[in-house]
Amino acid sequence: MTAPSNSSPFATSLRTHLAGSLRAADALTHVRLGGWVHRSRNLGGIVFLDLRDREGIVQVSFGTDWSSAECIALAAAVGVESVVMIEGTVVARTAATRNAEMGSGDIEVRATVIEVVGPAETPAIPVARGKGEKLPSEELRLRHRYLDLRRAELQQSLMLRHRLLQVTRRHLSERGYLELETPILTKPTPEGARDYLVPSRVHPGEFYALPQSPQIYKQLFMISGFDRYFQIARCFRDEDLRADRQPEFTQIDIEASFVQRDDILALAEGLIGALWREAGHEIPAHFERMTYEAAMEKYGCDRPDLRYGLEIVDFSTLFDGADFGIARAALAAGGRVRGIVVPGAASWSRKQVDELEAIAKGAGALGLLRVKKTDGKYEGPIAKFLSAEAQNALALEEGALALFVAGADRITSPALDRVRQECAVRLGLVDETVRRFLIVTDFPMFDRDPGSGALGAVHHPFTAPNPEDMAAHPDEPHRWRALAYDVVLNGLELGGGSIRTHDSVTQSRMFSLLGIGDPAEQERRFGFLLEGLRAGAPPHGGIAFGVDRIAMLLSGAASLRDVIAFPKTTTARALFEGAPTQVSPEEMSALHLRLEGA
RNA sequence: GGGGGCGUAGCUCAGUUUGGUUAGAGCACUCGACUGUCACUCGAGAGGUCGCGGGUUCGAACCCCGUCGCUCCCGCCA
Repeated sequence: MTAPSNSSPFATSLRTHLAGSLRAADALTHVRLGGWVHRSRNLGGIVFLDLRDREGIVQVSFGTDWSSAECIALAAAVGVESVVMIEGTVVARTAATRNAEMGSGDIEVRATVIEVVGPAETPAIPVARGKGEKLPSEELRLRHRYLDLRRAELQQSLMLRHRLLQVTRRHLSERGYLELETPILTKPTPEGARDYLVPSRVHPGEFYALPQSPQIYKQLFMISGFDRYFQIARCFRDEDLRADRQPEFTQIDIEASFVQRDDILALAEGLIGALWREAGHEIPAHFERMTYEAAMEKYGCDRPDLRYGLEIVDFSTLFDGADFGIARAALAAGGRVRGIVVPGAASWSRKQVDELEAIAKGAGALGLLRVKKTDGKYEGPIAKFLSAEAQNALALEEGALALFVAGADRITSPALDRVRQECAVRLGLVDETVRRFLIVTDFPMFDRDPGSGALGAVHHPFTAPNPEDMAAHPDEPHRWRALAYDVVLNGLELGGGSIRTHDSVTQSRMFSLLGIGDPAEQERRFGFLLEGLRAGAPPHGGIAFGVDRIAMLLSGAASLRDVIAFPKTTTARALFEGAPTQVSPEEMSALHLRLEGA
């Protein structure tokens, strides 16, 4: 028996190794271990405890040949999830008792000492699960988060998240980016999402806001000359939640000076490459690029999933002279008839295609027109409206189904996007092993509120418009493109950014176009940025990536909640801590707050 | 703000369609047996405001109304 070795970096004054890290090479080593009792098997004369820590599980055995009766009795009595410290010797297992499914399955620890240092009550939710056994409900997992977090899956996900953040820090630091912090108590911004507000005690009736992003601060860093900034930034938005949306989330926030779009995009490709590599995936050094306009035209969506085709085609000319009211009305109103051709879908039942129509209608379409080719003939409700010439132009393959939506692009695009995605799922075209990265560029600067006609910023008000567009159409800002870009993977937005406006005159004009024309109002809301821009601002731009979503993708987690240690529910509650919560009248009073109706 | 799903033992679920004796199963738990298991096995046992409130009924886990919680989606998320 050798003396306790201190070779493990996890050795402390209480233990020598992490239990889950022991391997055949450690045989004959005398070890002291601490961990949680994952499972126990009491065979009478011999007792096995599976001892778990963050590195995994090791089997600890208690037998009459090497353990005292007292020790065996203690081991037999300890409950699962209790914390024990054991001392013993690593022993190679015989061929017959080896467990190939465990990392430490070639060895076990023959224990001579056991101490129950943290006895556990019967856990409210099980940590060890049998094969095929379902997880407890989300509610219980969140309420007993400290137990849920003991599961290997969550520990692995959070450890991967740690590695991703370390890679980010190293990658960006090596390129001269400075990790600089920005305030959490900031100024409310009326644009964008609802702010989380924090009442001020010392200034009655005034409020801080939690940042929706450090946008303006990072621009001020550029104005100050730091040149390159990044931050693993927590952001807050008080909007209703989704499976992939939490009220507080983490961004890799980046800004750089004296750059143009492609400088930022090259950095983005490099960083994404480093992150995916850390998770064990080599990806292309450069990503495919597509303009917003092309993405909307071919996919009806600004973050298309390129893993499959089924691209959208403009079929308006097929219906040009056709005596077909729906198409005629759409074309007369300046719309188009667009559609997708789905190979092999002619065999889909009426009901199946009706389900697609329901999806299209749910996205705003009036209906979904259909024609298919079977036995060399065009069939379907609109076949009779297609002339022989039009049929030739459509040129369906045998067994194909064509689906059309008529109307303005703002109707047909989202409808066909949804239909396209559903068809891909049905045809099994969504290959989870394929990664298609894409950079979408040239977003429009503004969109119009359909009701009021007011302009809104597609990205944010600090994005620079394309100078060529401003010069070519000075009085038609709705035609301006923005120097904005998104990074997309398989139909999911990983991040986005833009080159910013760096002169105060243009910035002031942008505010005016967005309905903040009064100079005093501009100064009140954004004075600290405008002042900064007037003080000498370099050309600058940046990008931000969603850490939670990236960690979710790379860990294979099903929900954002599985890569966040202490997430909120879909009603923005923290079930474990119990936040939000009422506060005492005294605290309310100190903050100069009174509840409505109280 | 709107719509869908779920809520029965510590956990996962069956039972609700068509109201009817004492609400079941597996795992976990307690006790007992067992010296090579690894989801140990075997025997016995304990464990239930059927989310909550109200209503209909001779009778409600089951039907109706309301409400709470979790979840998914639409709106929303520059």
